[in-house]
Amino acid sequence: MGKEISQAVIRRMPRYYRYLGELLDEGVERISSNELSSRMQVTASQIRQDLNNFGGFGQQGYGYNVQYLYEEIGKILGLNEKHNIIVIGAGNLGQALANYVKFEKLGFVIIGLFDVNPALKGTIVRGIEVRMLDELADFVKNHKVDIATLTMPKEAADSVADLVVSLGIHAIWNFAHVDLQVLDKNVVVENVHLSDSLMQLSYNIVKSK
Amino acid sequence: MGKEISQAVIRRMPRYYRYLGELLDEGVERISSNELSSRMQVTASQIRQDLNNFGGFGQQGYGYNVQYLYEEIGKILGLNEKHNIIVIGAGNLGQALANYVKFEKLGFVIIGLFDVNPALKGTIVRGIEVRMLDELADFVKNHKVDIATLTMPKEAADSVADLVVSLGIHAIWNFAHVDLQVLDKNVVVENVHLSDSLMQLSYNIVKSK
DNA sequence: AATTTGTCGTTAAATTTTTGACACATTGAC
DNA sequence: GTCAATGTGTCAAAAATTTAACGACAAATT
Repeated sequence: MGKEISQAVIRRMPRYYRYLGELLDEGVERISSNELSSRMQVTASQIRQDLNNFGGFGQQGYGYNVQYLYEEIGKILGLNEKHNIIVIGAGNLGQALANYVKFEKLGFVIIGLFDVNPALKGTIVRGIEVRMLDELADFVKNHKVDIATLTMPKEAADSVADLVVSLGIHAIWNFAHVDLQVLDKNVVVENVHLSDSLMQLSYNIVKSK
Repeated sequence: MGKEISQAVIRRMPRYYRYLGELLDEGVERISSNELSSRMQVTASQIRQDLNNFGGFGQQGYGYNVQYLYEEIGKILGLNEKHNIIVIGAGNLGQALANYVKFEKLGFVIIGLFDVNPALKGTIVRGIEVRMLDELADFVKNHKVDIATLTMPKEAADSVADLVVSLGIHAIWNFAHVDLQVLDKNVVVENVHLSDSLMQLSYNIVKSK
């Protein structure tokens, strides 16, 4: 295994991908680290250094080929493969995520929606039927599930996390406001803590006054 | 003005706040950096250093008083004041946010919901009526609005951002998948890029294989 | 063909962030 | 009241991250 790439770098990669995509849409064929630097408001040095963690995608005197770099970053981020997602917690947030079309363009396809509330059973959200959580084991046997999204209240999150891990799902996109206690080191967890984000905003509001 | 506190520290504060809140619920009266350290999986040194950026909240030989520290961090994060929020873009995500009760416990109250789609006009979400975007100027005159949440497609985000800034709103919680071009340096922007989060997860999935 | 310009990949320096160490204030046991 | 144990605040060291510098080479120009 090569040297570990820091999370600081990883956090920046989706942003590069986004900007490269925009350049592609604009029909730009090539771009230098300097030009990209001024668009993105980061140093050119950082761009070159970040990209070089993964390989030499550019060429001296030319710059980077937009199309090629876009595809390569896509591969780095795993976007060349399709990812099947289930959402557990079919409340407002869960349904909103299920309705979010943009994810599919990136290869993330929501294939299942689960809840414990019987009142939701059978509800259809963008063609996806809400199933009861106790049907999950069966579902996982018959479908390839790559990512489990957790949008239930925090009290239930840990036990649901245990459940999905026990069913062999190795990636969790966690919206519940807790740090999941997942022991299995092969399981990757990505947190989206909206409250934390709001609090950061609030801090910056106070500070700016 | 005192020395600037790094964003790395700020990002950790909401997490401290959350853990302190849990301790409070558990009835724990005091806690040492060491004990908190093992709960939170960060070094005790970092906890002490982080907190000391804002003042000496602890006491040698005693530790930190949970209640007091909780309140102090709350103040740092601006949670002692109520923040009125409007959501622009009353689609699935906007409605999900409006329905999210937890924010109110932190002092964030959603008081308005706006869209450009006439079909949504008058829809009631948790007691909040969806208004048309052209009513926003009037609304802002009659209500104190602290934060504008942007959940519309990225194409529209920049012009809406310009609008809210022109109406005197100084904080934006941005869910649109763009980096907003806000020139006014007094305006604070906090981004929630769900796609970026998914891509980070995807990267870690590929890496872990 | 020779020269100049542009720009990457990479090494080095600067800066920031995190961790470790310890003096000393407070606590709690006896 | 004495004294070992606890545990902060702070300073210093170590590690990580970011920025700058530069050699090398491609492309453009003369």
